[in-house]
Amino acid sequence: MISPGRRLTQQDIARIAGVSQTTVSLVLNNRTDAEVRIAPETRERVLRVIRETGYVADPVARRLAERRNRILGVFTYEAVFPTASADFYHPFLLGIEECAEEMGCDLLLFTSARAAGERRRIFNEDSRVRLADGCVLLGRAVDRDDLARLLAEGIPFVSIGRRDDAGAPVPYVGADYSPAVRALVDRAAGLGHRRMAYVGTGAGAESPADRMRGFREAVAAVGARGSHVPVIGRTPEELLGELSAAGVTAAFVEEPADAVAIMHAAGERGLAIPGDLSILALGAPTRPVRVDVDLTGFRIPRREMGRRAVELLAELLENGGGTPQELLACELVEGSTLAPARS
Amino acid sequence: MISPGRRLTQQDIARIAGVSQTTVSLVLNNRTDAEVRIAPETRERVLRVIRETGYVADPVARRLAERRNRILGVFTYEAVFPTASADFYHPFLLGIEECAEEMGCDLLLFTSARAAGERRRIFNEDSRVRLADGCVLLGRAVDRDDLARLLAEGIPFVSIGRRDDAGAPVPYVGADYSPAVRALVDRAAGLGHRRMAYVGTGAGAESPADRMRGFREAVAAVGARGSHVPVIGRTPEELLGELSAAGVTAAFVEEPADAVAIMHAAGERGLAIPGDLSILALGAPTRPVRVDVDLTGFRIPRREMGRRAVELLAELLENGGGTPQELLACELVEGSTLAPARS
DNA sequence: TCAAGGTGCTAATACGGATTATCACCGGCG
DNA sequence: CGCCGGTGATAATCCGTATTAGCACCTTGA
Repeated sequence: MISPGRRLTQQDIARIAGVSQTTVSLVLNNRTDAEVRIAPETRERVLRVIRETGYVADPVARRLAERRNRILGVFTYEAVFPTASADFYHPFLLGIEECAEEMGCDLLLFTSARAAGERRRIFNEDSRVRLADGCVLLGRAVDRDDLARLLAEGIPFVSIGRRDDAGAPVPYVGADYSPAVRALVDRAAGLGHRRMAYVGTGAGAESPADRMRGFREAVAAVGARGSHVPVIGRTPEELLGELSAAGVTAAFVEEPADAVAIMHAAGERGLAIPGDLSILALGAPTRPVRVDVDLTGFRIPRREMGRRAVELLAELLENGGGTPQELLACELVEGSTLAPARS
Repeated sequence: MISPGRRLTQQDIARIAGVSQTTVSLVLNNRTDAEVRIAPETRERVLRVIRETGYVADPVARRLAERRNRILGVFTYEAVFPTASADFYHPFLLGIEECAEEMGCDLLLFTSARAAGERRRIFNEDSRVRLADGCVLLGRAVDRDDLARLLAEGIPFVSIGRRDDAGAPVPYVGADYSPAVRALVDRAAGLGHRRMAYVGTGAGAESPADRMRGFREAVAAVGARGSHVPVIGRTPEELLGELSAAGVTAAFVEEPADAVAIMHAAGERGLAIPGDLSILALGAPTRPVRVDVDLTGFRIPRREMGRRAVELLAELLENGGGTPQELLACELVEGSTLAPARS
């Protein structure tokens, strides 16, 4: 059947079929241009040899010559299959894989990208980003130098998550947080809430900033009072205390894990949720938590974002130009943690 | 900074530094053999240009020339990031990724491998397996023709899960099911159980066969009576009925999802688990289930298997020869579904 | 003064496939 | 007979890097 030693090349096929390597390549790529003519019988003979030997073109050589290889890179700043954030990344990857599969592309996970320190970097000593035709970036905190360099080097990529800090427009697919948060605030206002708080960082990366912006705008629009309760370095009990002290009746919590923690704290203090305090969760947990209640909030369309990123990347590779930027709508989730405000 | 148009090549670096492409390559690869000599100042000059331009070698060309590229393929017969079997595959992938990361390898997921029909095949019309240095196979039902062809073509690979049906020895890392099942049977026998049953297919692939073998041997060794209750096309209620009718006091269930279903059926019938019937689970769920009890059974060392597969693959790539075959021990899990037999 | 030996670098080539330019051949027509 | 156009194939080149063989230059020693 197949010689176990060296693998077959077009040259071998050519020799067996009694033609030139060029002819094999032409037949293989099914070239039928006016410029290129292969006699049907020759074509058939070559195809037969290919079939009999089971020859397949070396994708590497192909890539070198063709300058494309139908490989899409996936770069994540954290490990792709971690135990901790698995639940958060999984839907994105699911969408990415689905779409890549439909397009007949393979996925290259840049697991080798660990630099000297702890964190992964896209451009480490021997960066391998260029192995892929283009790549999808995943991870909430994308290094801005990496981003700038990707742009500068003209590497086709699409970021999952909005980015704006690279000194030039970045192609992305993001979640449209602002309107989603606004919708939640509107709903709370409709239920009589007048004192609301944004619990979370509200800054640092684009996504918290977007949520915070949506919150501020909406609170202003409905004429309610909105405060900001930072979480860094505070215990759930302290957060809860702060909320109570400020007379807040609806807390918009950036991170569901924090929302859950606050709810537990409330339970221990004898506070009813949502009777005494409504809790709105702004997204999906990025830390592992056991969520045993139906949090009212919204769903980040993670799977769709993954799919769309790959689609946009494909378009980028096909047509070249442009900087696609899209925000996908978040779907509101009716939970059980929002109730009318105490009168 | 960097010209956005074409990417830099060693030729460009050479031109800028006023040396030959060869020299750039030598400097880049830090060659300091006796055969190769570069003046320190020349080396420094080249390195400076590389630093200033941010040049990185094209991994594709490198692979073509070097015949290796530090890419490990991962082939799965099912989608890698599915919702359904995610929980089953995840630990394997976690181990694979960890190990690849440590070795500085990237992971290529063959998502494009969908053939005409439904199922994935390794060798489809334009197989891309050869892009990677070698590959890891994942999935319970590996196509035996694919396996044979991998062997015939001399493609380095390691299967996760024992395989024996390819007409030649297959390199694998498997779970050592037989002794694990034997240990459970011994334990049940020690608690007075005399009528036991193996609930599952017990055949089809290697892993159920191994479990079944362990069961039969152990039952014979302890002088108990063991029967086989096939599950295909039967409801949990029917299975339970069959077990009761046969006077079975300890059921060894291949698939934890089935174990859970049987327990629910028992609950509805008023049977106590493990009071009236002990349930032993032989592995991890391959179907999504909500497991709300601590099943007595064993843990398949999935993460370790993933790691080990990559390690063995690396050795295979390094040294060439050999057909590594390893079985990793399963750890017994003390649960709450095994109790002394009713007297 | 000239071979010997060492030093520093480069030309040429391989890797496998895609593409461009060209070539040999044959029949028909002036 | 000789030119032309169409047909079927191929030689040559390119993609970007690694490696091998070897060349030019300089010292040193006899």
